[in-house]
Amino acid sequence: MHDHASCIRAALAHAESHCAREGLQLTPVRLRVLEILLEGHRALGAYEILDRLRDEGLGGQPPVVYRALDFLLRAGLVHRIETLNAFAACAHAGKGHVPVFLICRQCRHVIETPAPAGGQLERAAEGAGFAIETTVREAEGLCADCRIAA
Amino acid sequence: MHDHASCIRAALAHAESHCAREGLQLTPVRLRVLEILLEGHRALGAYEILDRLRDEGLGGQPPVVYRALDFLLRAGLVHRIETLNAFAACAHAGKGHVPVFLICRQCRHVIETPAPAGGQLERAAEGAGFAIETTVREAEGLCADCRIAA
DNA sequence: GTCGTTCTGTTATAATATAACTCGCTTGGC
DNA sequence: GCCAAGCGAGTTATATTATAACAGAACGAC
Repeated sequence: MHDHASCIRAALAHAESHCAREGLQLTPVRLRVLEILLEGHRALGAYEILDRLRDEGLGGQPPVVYRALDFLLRAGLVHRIETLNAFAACAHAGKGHVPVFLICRQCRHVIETPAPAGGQLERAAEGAGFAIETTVREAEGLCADCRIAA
Repeated sequence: MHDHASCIRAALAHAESHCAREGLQLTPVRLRVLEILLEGHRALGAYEILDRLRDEGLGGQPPVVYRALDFLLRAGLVHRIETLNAFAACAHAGKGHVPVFLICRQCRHVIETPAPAGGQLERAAEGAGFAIETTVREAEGLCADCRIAA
C-alpha cells in the first residue's frame, strides 16, 4: 500500500530545500498549486487547479495558475502531461530524470517511471542530423483499479 | 535527396487503395486535407489546414477539418503530434507501426521513425497492473537544416 | 419511394493558453 | 530615509484549440 501522507511530506520537503538551494521563491500560490497536484497521483487541468484556488480565495484568473505551473515545471517539481493537456506533480523528487508516464484514461491516475535507457532512438536521431533536446513518452490505458472496476 | 513528388504519389496511392479495401470513403475534403499535410513533412495545426481549405472554397468551419482529421487518424493515414497539438501525414504507408517522432521546434519538420522495440516499459506497466492501450513518443529539438541555419 | 446511414454545412460554445498592462512588495544602493 | 530595479501577483482582454448539436444533401437497401 502506498503511504501517501509521507509521500506528500517528502515531496514538499524536497521542493522547499530545492528552491532554497537554487534561490527560487516558493510563494504561497506556487506552493498551493504544488500541494493540490500532490493530493492524488493524478493529472489535473489548469482550470481544475484554478477552480480549487478560487474556492480558497487565491489567484482568480488563468494567468495566475499558468505562471505558477510554469515556475514548477521549470523547477522540475511538476510535469506536463501532453496527451491530456494537464499537469502532474513529479513523483521522483527532482532526481534528474527523463520521465515516462502511464496514464489511466479513466481516472487520470498517473504513474511515473524512470525512462528505460534509450540509445536506439538517439542513434536514429544522430543519423538524421537531428539534435534532441527534450523527449516525451506517455502510455495511455487502464490502471489496475479501473481494470478491476470495469 | 528526398524525392518528395514520388513520396506524395506513393502516399496518395496507398491511401486510395487502403480506403477502397476497407470500404472507407476518401471524400474530396478528406483527400484535400491529406494532400495539404503531405505537401511538406511538417506538422500543421487544424486551423492552418482550415485556412487552406477556406482559400479553396472547401469546408469553412472547424468541425469540417476536425472530422476529416478524425477520419484520417482512424484510417492511420495521419498522426497527431501531441506536443504541438498538430497533425502530420503518416510517412510509413500504413504498415502497422508505433511511430516515434523527431520534431523540429523551429520549422516543425517531422521525421517519423519506427519505434525501437520496447519491452522494458511494457514490463514496468505489467508490474503495476497497468494495461497499455496506446503510447506516444515524441522528441523535440532542431533538425539538420535548422542547426545549420542557426 | 422512403428509410437509414454517412457525409457536409452551420451556429454556437467549451476548453486550453497567453498578451499586455497594473500594482505592490522587497531589496539593495545611496 | 528614499528611490529605483526586479519580481511576483492581479486583472482585462483575447488567442488558440476543440466539440456539441442540429439541419440538409447524397446514396444505397429494400
